[in-house]
Amino acid sequence: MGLSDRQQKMYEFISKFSRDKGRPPTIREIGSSVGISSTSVVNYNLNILAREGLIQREKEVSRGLRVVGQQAKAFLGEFAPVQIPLLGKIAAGAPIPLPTEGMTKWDGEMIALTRELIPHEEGLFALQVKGNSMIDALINDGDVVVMKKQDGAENGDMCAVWLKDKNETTLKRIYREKNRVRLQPMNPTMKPFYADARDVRIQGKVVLVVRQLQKLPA
Amino acid sequence: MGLSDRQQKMYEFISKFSRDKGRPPTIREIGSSVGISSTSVVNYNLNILAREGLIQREKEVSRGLRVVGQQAKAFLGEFAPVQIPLLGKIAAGAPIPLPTEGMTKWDGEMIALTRELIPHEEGLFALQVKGNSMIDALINDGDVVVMKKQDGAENGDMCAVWLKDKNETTLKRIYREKNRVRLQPMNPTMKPFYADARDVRIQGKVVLVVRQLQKLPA
DNA sequence: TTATACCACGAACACCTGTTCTGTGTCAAG
DNA sequence: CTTGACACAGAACAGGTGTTCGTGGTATAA
Repeated sequence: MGLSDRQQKMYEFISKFSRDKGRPPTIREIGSSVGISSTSVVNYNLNILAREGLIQREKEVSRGLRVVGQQAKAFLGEFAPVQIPLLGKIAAGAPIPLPTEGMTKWDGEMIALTRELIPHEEGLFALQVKGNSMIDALINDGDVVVMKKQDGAENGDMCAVWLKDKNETTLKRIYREKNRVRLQPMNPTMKPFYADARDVRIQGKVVLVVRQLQKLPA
Repeated sequence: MGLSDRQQKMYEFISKFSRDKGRPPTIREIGSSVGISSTSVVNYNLNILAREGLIQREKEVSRGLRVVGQQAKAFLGEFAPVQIPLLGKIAAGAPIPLPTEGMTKWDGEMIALTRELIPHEEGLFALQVKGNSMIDALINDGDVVVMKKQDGAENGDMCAVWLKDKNETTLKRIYREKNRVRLQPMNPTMKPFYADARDVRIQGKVVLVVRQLQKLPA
């Protein structure tokens, strides 16, 4: 069901007004902006906009309406940041902290990222890298690594792997080759490393790396 | 001038209410939330909040107030990401595109980041790195670099510098030493590089690096 | 003590605001 | 033509809402 010209104007006005003034308009403000003298007509069309899902109304409350729908999604969906638990620090030689199975809520530190980068937070967690041991993965001291928890990996995925025999964790691109695994450093100028398939355990896939060089003043 | 306990409660309530409901509260709604029976007392304290610059008031308008100021940014910042213009690609051997002086609006691509990472967008712009030429700065093909436009730099800042004699742009930590400049690669295992102070022109300071290894499905 | 801010309370008022009701005109289906 | 749905206008009303006024308590300085 399409919107009439008037309803579209109303919707645009409500959106713009709310954005500019920081509060929704009153019925009469809407009316005078689109050239409607009667409040009942505005009310009538507002109900239609609400029925179409473009706005939400709250009964008997002044300015009790808000824009939803596509534009709201752009605001609340695309713009509402994803919160990802920052589980701790990692360093070579230490196993990385993984989210436990029954963990539903993390009351520790969180990092916020836009949905443009991370559409949803399912199975994701973040770690802050300590030390220079991951330089060959182009990851520096202080970098934050966002990972997705998973056991397996596709060829070429950048993964956190636990090397049983060496007792250390590294971040490498992973390639299965027969019964061995090729671990390719992120840095293309560096040589790959080979390991027995039974000695590598994939802990998760690296999804995003954030390096904050400057804490900007507010 | 500090805020009284009551005023702080009021401010927090206004912020939360506005965020949750999509509209500012009325004087009476504020009053009942913080336990003030008289509207005049709320009005009185609202004027103080306005005087302190924490909120803006509009006279004789229902719900005519809105949160502003630095603290408001921290509150709204959780939901309102910073939009930074993605000016283009950079590669070694090419000058990087800089924001022009008169540029007020950029209608090209933008990247969104949370205010947790970037408090405000002033003077900031982003570039996507093309090729492997910045490997020694721990920056890979496809990485997005957020920079702050500026001519000078503090010692140790990670900067984009234009080397006149070599005709190329690099990202290095910069240290002034008498009449020469030490350009230190981000990678601590690599040797620094020295240049004549007259040959280096600082284009901007690197603030943030984002590497997206996986485009996650929505 | 008095004076003066500051902070608070309650009441009253005028206007704002959403709701509802009656009425009018148009247009297509019956 | 009649009917009904739809879109609109105007008026009236009850309650919401910002503002203002008078009052009083409490601290601090003169």
